[in-house]
Amino acid sequence: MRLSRYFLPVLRENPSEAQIVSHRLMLRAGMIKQAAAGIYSWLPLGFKVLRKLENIVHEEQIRAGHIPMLMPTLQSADLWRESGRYDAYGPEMLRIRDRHDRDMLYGPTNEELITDIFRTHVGSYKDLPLTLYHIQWKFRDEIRPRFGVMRGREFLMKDGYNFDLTKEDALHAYNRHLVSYLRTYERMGLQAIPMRADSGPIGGDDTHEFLVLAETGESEVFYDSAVTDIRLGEREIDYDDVAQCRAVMEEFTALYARTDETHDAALFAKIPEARRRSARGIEVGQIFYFGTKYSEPMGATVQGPDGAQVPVHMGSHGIGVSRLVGAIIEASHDEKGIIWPEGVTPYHCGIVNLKQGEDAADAACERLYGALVAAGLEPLYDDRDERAGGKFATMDLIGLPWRITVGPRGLKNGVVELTSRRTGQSEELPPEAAVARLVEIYAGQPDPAGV
RNA sequence: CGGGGCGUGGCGCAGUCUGGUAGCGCACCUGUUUUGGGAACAGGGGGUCGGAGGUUCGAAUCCUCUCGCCCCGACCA
Repeated sequence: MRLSRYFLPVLRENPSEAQIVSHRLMLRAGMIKQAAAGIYSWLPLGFKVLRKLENIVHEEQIRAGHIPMLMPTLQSADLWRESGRYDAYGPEMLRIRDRHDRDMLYGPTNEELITDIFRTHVGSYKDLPLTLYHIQWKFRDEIRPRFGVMRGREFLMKDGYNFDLTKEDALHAYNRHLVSYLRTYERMGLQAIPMRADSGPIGGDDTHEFLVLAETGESEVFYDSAVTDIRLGEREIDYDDVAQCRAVMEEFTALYARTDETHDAALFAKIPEARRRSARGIEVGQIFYFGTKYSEPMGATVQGPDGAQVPVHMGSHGIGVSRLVGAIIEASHDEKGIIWPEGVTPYHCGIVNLKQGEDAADAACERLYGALVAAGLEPLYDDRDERAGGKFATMDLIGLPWRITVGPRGLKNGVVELTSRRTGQSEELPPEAAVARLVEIYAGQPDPAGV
């Protein structure tokens, strides 16, 4: 993309409404514009990151054997009356009436809808196990939205639902989700720690929240510092391997890590003092096993091998996709702006032409641009007739992890400059070598393909 | 919802107390000179002051109502 043809309305000054860094930077980098309290338009740069996260989630869910679909944002109140949650959910649920005076709602979650789909079409144990998920906009009418997309009213969320014949099968689904979530967050350059959590309005027995440590997090968390040393890394996962998934789950949840809701001071005190940590965290996902809580009242049963109708065991799992954009920025920025992890960056690198309009510099940039595109990378070329300082400041603000600087001085020696946004380290090298380096860097960060 | 605050050009703000018909910085447009970390000078475009009603010869400024947004709290992915 050439910046002169793009739409990137960056702000030089901080909008007064933004209090926390991710909100400020998203506004300044031209990623979002507020449409109403807690509701945002996603401008091109923000949309690109959002789509990338969405696609990573899709890839990892499909890898785990889960099946993508799409349910509507608006739902009928009838299903919610059936599950008993129409009254239980409270004013957070946005209720709407249509022209025929029917009670509707903008879905805050989808257990009812999915259960209805399931009971209509699934009747046999032979159809199990089944895990369906979708990525869709949700609405929760927060009393007080704040922190930009981190705590908006409208938010994009992946939510999935597993249906299993037995509790053991459902617990494997739980573990499978835990592992797939770990992979998902690691690909996004985040460390999200699974913590024993409270089940809240969803209800259920087993539940873990995934928290990204950040000073601006809304939850207080307590953990054994050793948990932050555990990584999934490159290990091979077989999602059908019950023992392996359980082993990974146990590895990641054995050490003490809890939010304030479930914090147990006595247990916490047993951790060696040097490893006891309390901090703040941003919740970016949660998984539940809730047994037959919905299947029973809503009649989601299958016929077992013995001919008996049995309610299915279910779980649900969510990832706050739009919130993750903010969470990543909270975890990765400096005073100049955002620093995107390679796995989620909207463009792989920036090209800064220091002498726009000069034939040699223009031609070198065009060649470089072409070579990067040919190599399968997406560069953002700042071809505006701006001064160097302005171009650098924009690049720093929007946070592309790599920048290639092209100027007459370097070109005289046949080199360009490759700079890491994270470290600030620069290296002078021939253009072809810079392209080769970037190809190498991104070889370990394949672009997500989407559904 | 309780408490506090704010709505003046795209962004940040002054002007409101003490009514006289809108101003500054950034951004934007034109020109000249500049050009390796947010240039300088000159010229220029854009707002009727969140909305409605009222008081007044006259309202961004005063009064009433209303809408929106932000902060603290309870609530929450």
